Amino acid sequence: MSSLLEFFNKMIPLSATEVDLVRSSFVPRKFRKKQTVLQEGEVCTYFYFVAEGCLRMYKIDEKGSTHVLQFAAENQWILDLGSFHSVQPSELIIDALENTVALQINRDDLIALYLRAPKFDRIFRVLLENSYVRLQERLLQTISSTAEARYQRFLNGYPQLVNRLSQIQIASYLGITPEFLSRLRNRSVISSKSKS
Amino acid sequence: MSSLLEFFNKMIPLSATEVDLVRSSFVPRKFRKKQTVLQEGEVCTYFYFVAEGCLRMYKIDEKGSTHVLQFAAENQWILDLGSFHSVQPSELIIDALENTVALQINRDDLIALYLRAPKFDRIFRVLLENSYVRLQERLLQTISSTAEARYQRFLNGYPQLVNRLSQIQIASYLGITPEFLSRLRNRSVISSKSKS
DNA sequence: CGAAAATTTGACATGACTCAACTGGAGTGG
DNA sequence: CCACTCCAGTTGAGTCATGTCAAATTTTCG
Repeated sequence: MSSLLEFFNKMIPLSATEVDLVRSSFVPRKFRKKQTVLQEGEVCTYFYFVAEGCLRMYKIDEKGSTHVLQFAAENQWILDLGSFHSVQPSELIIDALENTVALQINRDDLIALYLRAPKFDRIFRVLLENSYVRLQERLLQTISSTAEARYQRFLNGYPQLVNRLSQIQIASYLGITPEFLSRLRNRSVISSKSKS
Repeated sequence: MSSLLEFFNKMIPLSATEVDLVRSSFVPRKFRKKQTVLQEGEVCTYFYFVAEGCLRMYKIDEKGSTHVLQFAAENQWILDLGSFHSVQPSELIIDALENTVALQINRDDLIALYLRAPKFDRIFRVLLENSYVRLQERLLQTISSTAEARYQRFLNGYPQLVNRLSQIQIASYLGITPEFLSRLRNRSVISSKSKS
């Protein structure tokens, strides 16, 4: 719970009452590696803050390929926002890549939180602004750069995550096949060898 | 100004005071077709609501190709959110595809608006939530579908816009070349002819 | 009308995918 | 501790989707 309070406090300092509200609204929950957090077709009922471990959110298309929209490691948020707000079945899946501890809040409690402490309207607005900016950058990258550039950027942007993810995960985040990612890696190894 | 008030009222009804605040905070501004709204390297100082016409936001890459992140026609918002909030130079360009009337608010006035009427924290949070969901859907499409599927989806999703945009604009929104879009269109015409 | 821009078309190049085979751990059960 | 399986990763050959460049054609608009 402390990492969540720290997260909020870094954005906008909370009063004692607000700290208590957070403590009573969020519930810790454990997921084992490979466990499903949100199933396809289910409404996304919770907003999750990852305290430990790593979750991913992805879609499986008609052909059976998976496409990762987001990884969430420590101190990151994850949910299907569309499903959560519209209370409609999700097309996405969330599951655990590692044993994970998340803090969850459901929709009603979040709405109650907004009513009791409007500061959270602002906190979640700012949170969303930051996520929006990152998502927009990723989209721009995706439509404007080659797979190799996107991979390099991923390495630089998330160096800690890289060691924790298999190449299959990274490939499906970048929107390429694992085979092709393998070739990309080979290329860069060769080119950096030839430089030295 | 009325379309903006209508937009807010549809989300959350405003009090008379709040209506006055909106009237005094937003300033109408006209842009001629092709006029630049935000130049590369400039800080994005304003949040724009398009009342009439159409704006686009895009990036020009090293090779000189343009990549459209967003079109904004009537009743849509547009700005470089990252630049606006961090008060850093933008890498993006906003310009007018048609003669346009926008209502703009600058950062200080927006912050003042949030302070005077916290309802706007919520309004902009909800606005952002909707934009986030659409952006995420677009990213998913982009990493998971073929150019043809993305084009068909664009046609269905924005039927009114399609007639107002050149294929060059649509292609750079979809992340493909105009030449390839032309071939895609040809293909579908032929296949729909053969069906009839 | 005439110039500039948008669109189309052709020939060719390349990035990325597919499928199948192979390699090398990392568990797992005996 | 071994034998076995299973999955991630690699590699090769062939294919498909999309890009590039240049030229021809059509449309737009001053």
